[in-house]
Amino acid sequence: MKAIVDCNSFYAACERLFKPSLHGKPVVVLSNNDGCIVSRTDEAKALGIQMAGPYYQNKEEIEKNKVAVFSSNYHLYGDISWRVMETLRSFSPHVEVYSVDESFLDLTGIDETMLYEYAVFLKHTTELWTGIPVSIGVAPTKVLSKVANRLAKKDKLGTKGVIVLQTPRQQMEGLQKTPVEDVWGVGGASSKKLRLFNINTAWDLRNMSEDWARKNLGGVVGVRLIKELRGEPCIEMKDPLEIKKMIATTRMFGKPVYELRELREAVATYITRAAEKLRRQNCAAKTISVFLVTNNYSNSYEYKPAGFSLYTTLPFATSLTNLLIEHAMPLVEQLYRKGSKYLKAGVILSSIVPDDKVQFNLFEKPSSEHEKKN
DNA sequence: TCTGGGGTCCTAGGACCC
DNA sequence: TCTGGGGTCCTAGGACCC
Repeated sequence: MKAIVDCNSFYAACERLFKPSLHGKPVVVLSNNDGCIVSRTDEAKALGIQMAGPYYQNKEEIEKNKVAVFSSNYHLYGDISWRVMETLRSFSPHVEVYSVDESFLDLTGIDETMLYEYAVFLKHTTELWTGIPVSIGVAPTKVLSKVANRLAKKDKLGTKGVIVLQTPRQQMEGLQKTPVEDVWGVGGASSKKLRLFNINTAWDLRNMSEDWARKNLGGVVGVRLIKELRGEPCIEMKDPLEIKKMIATTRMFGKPVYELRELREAVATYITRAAEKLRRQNCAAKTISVFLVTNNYSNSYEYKPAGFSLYTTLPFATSLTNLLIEHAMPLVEQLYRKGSKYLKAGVILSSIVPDDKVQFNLFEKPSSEHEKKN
């Protein structure tokens, strides 16, 4: 059996940790440059404040209801996330950190008649040790545990924040209560298609054949999804030692940028951050891509961003900031068009290998560059 | 009218996730 | 005036090989 432990309104909960007076009050956290809302407490949700909604569209509602507003502080969230994950590791030798606020736990070996009690104990301990409220879903597969977790979150009072989908009957009832678009792995494109087939709930989807899924739901991905919904594990726990295959640092600018000099500075800063992340996992990268996003419309409702990117392959993988910047700068210069209005830039390091596997190339070849326009 | 038959590796792009 | 910032996996198709 597997559990997923998910922190409730994580960023907002982190902010609330240090402001006990905000308990029971609506809180939202804003993205970089305070552009949009990335976390809301239940009280803020109840006011109709939308997730990922632009801040300015919700501003009136926020001010009227005296919602506490925070700019995001990713260092703080990373720190608290680490504490939560360490707590979970004291419960299971196999914890897969799935995102900053979620982890899967392998519950193999736990008494199967005591799973609910175990999960409740896990929840209470985590909340006691870290101050962050969590919801827990337990089931034989990852997809089913996500279904359970969602139901636990939706009805925190009724479920006490824990749901176990163990018996066929529990699984059927859970799936029947879950709209198909809320299944982990079903996104916008698939849910539209599924609705056309009159597949409306997770239960409907579970009852489709594997052949049907292979044809209509992205091949092996669809087959895996259906099997997982039936309780047959196909998405295994990941090795916690796995390294990242791609490291990105990207930002919206606070205000539009027009000058090459500013773009160069921004990209150099992003490379510096990305190289730090790279060295933290003791790796080096061989490919650097740089992208710029423009919006050349002068009035605001013509928001039609266009992305331009270039990449270069280094003669050998490196994690040296200077070297990476040196290779990235020509890309910025080639992408730059005088007079364009830039909204965002980013860098992506890929072809990542562990430091000890770096292949040195004695005869340095000229790097190749390719341009792509979206 | 026809134009081999496999393989492997790489990349771009789509779909999805939080 | 104005809309995060990260990631993963899979597939199709092209290049190249024998």
